Amino acid sequence: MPNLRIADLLATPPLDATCSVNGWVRTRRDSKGGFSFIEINDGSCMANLQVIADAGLPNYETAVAKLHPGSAIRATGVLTGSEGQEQAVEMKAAEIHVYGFCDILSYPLQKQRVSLERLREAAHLRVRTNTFGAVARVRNILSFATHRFFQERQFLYLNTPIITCSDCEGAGQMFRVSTLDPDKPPRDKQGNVDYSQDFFSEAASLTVSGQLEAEAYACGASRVYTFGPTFRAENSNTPRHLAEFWMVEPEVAFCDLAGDVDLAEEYLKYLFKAVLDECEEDLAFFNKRIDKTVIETLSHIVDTPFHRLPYTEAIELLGKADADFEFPVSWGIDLQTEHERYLTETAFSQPVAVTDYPRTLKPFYMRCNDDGKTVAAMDVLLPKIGEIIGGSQREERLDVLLERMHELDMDEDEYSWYVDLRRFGSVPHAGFGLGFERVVQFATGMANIRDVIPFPRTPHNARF
RNA sequence: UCCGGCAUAGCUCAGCGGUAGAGUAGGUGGCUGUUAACCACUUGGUCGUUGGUUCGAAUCCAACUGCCGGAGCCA
Repeated sequence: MPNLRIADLLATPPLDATCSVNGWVRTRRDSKGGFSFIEINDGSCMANLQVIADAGLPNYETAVAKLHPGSAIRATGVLTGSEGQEQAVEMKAAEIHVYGFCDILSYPLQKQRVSLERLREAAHLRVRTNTFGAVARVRNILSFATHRFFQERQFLYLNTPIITCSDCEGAGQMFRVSTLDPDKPPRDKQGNVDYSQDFFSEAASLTVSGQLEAEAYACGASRVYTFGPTFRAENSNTPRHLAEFWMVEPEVAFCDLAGDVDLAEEYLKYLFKAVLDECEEDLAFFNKRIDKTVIETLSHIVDTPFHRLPYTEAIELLGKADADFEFPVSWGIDLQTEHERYLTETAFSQPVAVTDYPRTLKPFYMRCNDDGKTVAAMDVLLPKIGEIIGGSQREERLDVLLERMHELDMDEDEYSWYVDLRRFGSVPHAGFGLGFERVVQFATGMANIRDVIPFPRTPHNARF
């Protein structure tokens, strides 16, 4: 007798066949007509399976009547058409096996609505709710679509190190990795902590980006991408930031900035199309309960070309804008949230790729443009959540790169291996980084990034 | 980190100086191919923590902790 996933069972119901279904009870409604309705969910899809448990079952009084939301059971029986209006098929149970009861008084998930904030405190159980089950499935589809997109284009999947001694200049505060005694670390003659005695013989941290290593592999394997965890010790307390998040970073040799923007656009559209095509039921739920515009927004993005806009033109446009900005606009400023939202929501209502930022705003590795003032950078901005992709063409000219590093007073020795890439067969190359959770946020309409990663890490919170 | 708000029953919230409330969940009984089931009764709380003001504090004040919204930093 087959064990069936509820998703498969509902997709092609094997009517009048006997089968088993495992899952967790969502609700039980008793009928004194001599049976109970039990709805079970196994996480395979949004829908529950309604199981009819007759009072004649040998364990009806001892077990079935004590089932509450959260209990884990196996129901075995015959699938039939349902007499009720809310579901097409249901199971007439011949046997209900209880794997584990659930004490409803202490169970955090209630039958009535539980707030997203409360569910964050029960992150180990929240996947059992409609919302978080759907988020988990959409996230899974987006992960798989990411690999499919790059694999179909002959990109090499690259695993870059989590522990690193280089800091990808300017990407953010880093978490220190050390085995030294935190209470009394060894000191050098100046009184500073002596990391030469540490595990790696130098100060090590969790990575803030795999980009530099990805560049190394791109300069040999031609097209690579990373997809892994990234760590930022910034004290950022917003619905768009995590201390630990997942980043997708493609890096392409023989590619310029225009090719980089094209790749970003193609990739984002591929992701959103995958969700629209493969998560219909979950998306309908988000569209109804979370954000009534999410399907429309995703469809619009899939069908609309991204707007490409050089920074200098963006500044001119914002300067002429009929809007009351808190931060005044002038050439050289970094775009603020309000400016980004104006561009994506008011000026264009479509994704905008802003290119060629002032060099003073951007890190050392971005390629200097001929105007001497800007670099070949690009940020892809989406309505509502802002920057989702940041990328650039990399500086492949040895002399220009070194000059830039000196300008920023960087330690050349520390980056010698990175500079080597410009010594030994340097090529034009470009890449970008995409915040994976922000894509999940955008695709689901979830307002808080803490609700699109199973166990969020944020300032003051590394529970679970 | 800055600005603002919030913290009361398992959950969602009301009460805003004078003995702690509702809905819902749980329990008991009734009724029913039900589906946010329904009807009656009922269990359940040191009002986030610490200090202060007051005859008296859930209520006013301060600090702390956590959460939420906005901003900065960024993906």
